[in-house]
Amino acid sequence: MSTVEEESDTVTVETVNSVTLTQDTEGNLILHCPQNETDEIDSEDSIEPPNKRLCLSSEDDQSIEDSTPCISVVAVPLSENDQSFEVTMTATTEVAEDEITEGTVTQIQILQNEQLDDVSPLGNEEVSAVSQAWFTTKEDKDSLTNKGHKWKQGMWSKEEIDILMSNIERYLKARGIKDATEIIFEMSKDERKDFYRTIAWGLNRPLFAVYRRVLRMYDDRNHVGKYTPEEIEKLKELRIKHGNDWATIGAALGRSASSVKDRCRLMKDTCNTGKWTEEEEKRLAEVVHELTSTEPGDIVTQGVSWAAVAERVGTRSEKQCRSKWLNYLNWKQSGGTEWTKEDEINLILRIAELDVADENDINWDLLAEGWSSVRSPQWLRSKWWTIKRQIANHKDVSFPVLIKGLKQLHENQKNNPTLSENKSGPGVPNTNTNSSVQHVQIRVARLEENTGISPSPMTALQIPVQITHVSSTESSAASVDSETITLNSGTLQAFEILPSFHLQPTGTPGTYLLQTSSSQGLPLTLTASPTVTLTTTAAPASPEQIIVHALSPEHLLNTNDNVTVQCHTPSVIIRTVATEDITSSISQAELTVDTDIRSADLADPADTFPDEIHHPKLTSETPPFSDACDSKFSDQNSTELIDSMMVRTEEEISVSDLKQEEDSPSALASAYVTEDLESPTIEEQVDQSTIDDETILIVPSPRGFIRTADDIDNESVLPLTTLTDPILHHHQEESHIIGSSLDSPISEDSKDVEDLVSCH
DNA sequence: AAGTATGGTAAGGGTAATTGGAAGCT
DNA sequence: CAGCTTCCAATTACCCTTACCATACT
Repeated sequence: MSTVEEESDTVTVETVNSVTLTQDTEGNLILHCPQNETDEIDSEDSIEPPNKRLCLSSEDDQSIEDSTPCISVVAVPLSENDQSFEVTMTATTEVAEDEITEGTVTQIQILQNEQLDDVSPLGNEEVSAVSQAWFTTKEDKDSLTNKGHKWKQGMWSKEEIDILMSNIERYLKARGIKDATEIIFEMSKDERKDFYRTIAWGLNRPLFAVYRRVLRMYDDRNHVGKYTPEEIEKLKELRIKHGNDWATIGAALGRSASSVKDRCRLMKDTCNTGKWTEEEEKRLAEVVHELTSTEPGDIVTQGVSWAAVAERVGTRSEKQCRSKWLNYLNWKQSGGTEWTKEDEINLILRIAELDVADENDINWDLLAEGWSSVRSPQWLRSKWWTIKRQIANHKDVSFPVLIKGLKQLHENQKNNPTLSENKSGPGVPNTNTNSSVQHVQIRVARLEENTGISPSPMTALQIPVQITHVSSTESSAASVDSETITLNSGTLQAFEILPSFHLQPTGTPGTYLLQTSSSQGLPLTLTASPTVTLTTTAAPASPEQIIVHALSPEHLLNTNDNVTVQCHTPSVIIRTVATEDITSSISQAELTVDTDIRSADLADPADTFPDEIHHPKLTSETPPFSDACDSKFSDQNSTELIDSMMVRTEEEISVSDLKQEEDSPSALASAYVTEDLESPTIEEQVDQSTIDDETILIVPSPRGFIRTADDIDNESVLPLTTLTDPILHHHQEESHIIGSSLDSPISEDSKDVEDLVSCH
């Protein structure tokens, strides 16, 4: 941004719609966006709430920092040396006292160059400085982190992969390329210029991390699976012949370089297998203590060079040494006690107390500290995994919901220990009142004030939306037309939400896909006026899909019940409440639309509300659909197809549940947790909301909902197209399962599901 | 020629899920 | 004792970071 003079204290660059760009002494661009048009811009005003300041780092033109979660900015460098840039900003400020006005949403477009790239991000998606350079060193990371940049590392979350896949898809579409592998493996560096930078949009990971992830995803020599004895033999030969030239060895074996490298690590000729002898254990302990300068009895869980240890132990590989030490020997040596059922409950409670929104935020070291029956932080974490699997759909529910589910589960176990003896197949939808596509209409109510108690900058727009059923759903033979739900703005004063939705069950009980016509763009577009546009800031799993969680589907069958839709994106939160009685109606029935975008630190809705757990026996589960089926499940499809899919998915549920019971004997029953947002009073919500910066307020809508008699417009609903992790494509060619599509392709569960729901 | 950006590799710490042996139960 | 279930140590395919190197570009 060298267009701005660096010396000046504050320079107004441009003002659009009462938003001012200024630059401070450090060269950072500060963006001020007052709440409404009447506000005077005063960059010197220190009272200016921080949420209205947007810092565009001037370190380089690509470094844009969004200092507040409620403002999203994209700065698109149009060419290497071009100082011009486009800023598209969507700012959601506090909801006005009485109503949502145009002033609450502001879009800025500073367009200094006409050459807009086709594949510019979603209009207002965050571009993290982190994702736009090839940082590799710890210093890079520390430096950026210190400047307030988010730097994500560790395992990629589903959300991140979704964003990545969506970015890739957009890139491909924009360039008319069919297959990403063309770019990745065939194009020259020059030809694929900016590919990685482009697809890194919205991710807080350095380019090199994105690059590696993409290579792995699309490398069909990766994820080949278990090595056969023949392969092992050949690998040994190749190793002798080529040494550490993993690329050559990999090519000869048809495996990725890292795969053969990893496999070689596991097969030392001198390695024993099976049970450790006392002598080996003794040697391991000695070596570990020696190399870490610790005493026998000390707890050592980090800072061990396992390669060096293995070298000294002689008869075991580094992995074996590490596993033995962390999972047994250290604990044994330091006088650990046995893990009990109480410990298990304790663990759940302690994790719950941490009050973290994401599992990745758990500090296992801290949690394990001073806990004598915990063998190591790593061990505790794996223990947590086994506990987690007591919840059958643990992968599909938010972390806070999962915790509450587990707490409930264990409470129920205490109170009703006979529950586990119900072997009738908890997932079998016996009553199956919900075994069909839900027929709903979503209506948008006029937007009411919020309470005015907007406690944090995260307060975003809230638009009451009502979904009411247009028909009861006794069987799967329901007419296709009614599967499409229509949103109509009616007399809504300000906002219109997607002209059409298509609601479909997914592979996850209680979870639906909200499909929108792609012509509507990304999942949600709210338009208040030509000058005020609010769009979502990040991509969901696919541009045409929003995941919908529904609770207790039997409620949905009651036409009279109000159902709410909640959409949230980094810049939009829509939560609705029922018309008449805000304190009671939501708990009766509710539908949650959750685009599941975390990039802007939105509060998980589950944080804000009490959750419920439904034991399978008591809950009629919504039969899931495979996404593969969905893709065929156009509006014109016969009901026969639906029927057959139903049967299959019911099987899936029961199989999955029975399997779960077998696998988790400690669980009294495998449970499905449903994301259930009860309806606290406004006061309660505010209380809860004020805990964090992340705030979602409920907007009551006492005036009721707008009626629409619109017929469903099938033409506007496109077939589902799903972005699937290519890893999966390699192994689950026939099945793309929403909700679990990113799980390990070799998992048994996935295979089961694949078998059962495959539409081929 | 030096500095920088980008692409690439090896090493190794780690995770998540499966496997299989032993103990327990009927 | 057979035939299972259950438990959990061991194993392993895969993931990710870090450090470092190569090359093209500025």
